[in-house]
Amino acid sequence: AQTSERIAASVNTNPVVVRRIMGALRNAGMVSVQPGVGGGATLSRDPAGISLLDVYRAVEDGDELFSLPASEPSRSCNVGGHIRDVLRPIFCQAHRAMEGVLARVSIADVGEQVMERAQASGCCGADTAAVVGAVVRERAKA
Amino acid sequence: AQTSERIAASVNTNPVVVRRIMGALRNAGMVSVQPGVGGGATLSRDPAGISLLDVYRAVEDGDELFSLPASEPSRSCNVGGHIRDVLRPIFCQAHRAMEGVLARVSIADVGEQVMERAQASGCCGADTAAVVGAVVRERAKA
DNA sequence: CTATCTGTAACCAATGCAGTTGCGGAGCAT
DNA sequence: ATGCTCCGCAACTGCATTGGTTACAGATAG
Repeated sequence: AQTSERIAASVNTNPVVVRRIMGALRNAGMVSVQPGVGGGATLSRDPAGISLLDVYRAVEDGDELFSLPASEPSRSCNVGGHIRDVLRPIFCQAHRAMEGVLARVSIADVGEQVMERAQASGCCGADTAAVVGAVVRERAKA
Repeated sequence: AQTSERIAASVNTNPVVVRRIMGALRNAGMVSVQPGVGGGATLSRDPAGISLLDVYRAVEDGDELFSLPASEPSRSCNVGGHIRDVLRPIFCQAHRAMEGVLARVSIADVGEQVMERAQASGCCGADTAAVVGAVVRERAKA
């Protein structure tokens, strides 16, 4: 069980930010959180059964990788009127391709690789998921 | 040759925004732009030889799909200290998977599909590229 | 009952981006 | 040459997003 404060220190951020992420992970049923003394977050499922895609999906805002302009383009132009319908399936496919890669890596895999690099074995797998969530959350641009 | 004003009207945006995108496309050697009366943008290469990936790369800011926290995480925690090195190659792979899909679709393909949907055939392929650039540029979140 | 931790709301500051305006310059037409 | 059209670029604005921070209520163990 790791407290939000410890995890926050690990990635140089604020405990509240970590708690926000943990909330999403908790809603997705990946971690269970305990208030009170000695509380904190723990993985509630087998880390081998949680993929990066699961974390990604739990943490993302639910919007598309590429956003088509919401505003209805002009009907006067043939291109503007149909381009979105043409592009959307292509973008969806690209998005799924990316998710496919994420789906093939589990939290256990990540934890294992981290352990290889760190000679010490002091860290349990629980915070690995948390940190992964925090890092994934750090989305960039497009 | 399409003027920035016409293209802007087609996607409900501002001419200057279109010109900014055109500048990127021009730097990448995909379109040539003519000032003056009857000027505008034209594809300078075969649309079948320009992929969505080319447009995407020309237009994007050059940053990663997933951004790892720039700040050096704590060395005190084994996870925080190594998580980035573990995650980076995975994210790169995911990014490339997405780009792979984009690479398989050409401007000519999307132009063709647009024409299928629009009964009319009045639009040339030039603005197709422009609109694609504009739309791709509309990146959302992650 | 107290100390510890989470959950959540509210707020602030920084950031980024589309949109806009205002030039200067380039090319075509007359 | 003159004027019209159109791009290039710089500067500014306004809006939205987001991480960080503070504050406080609720839950839990000792």
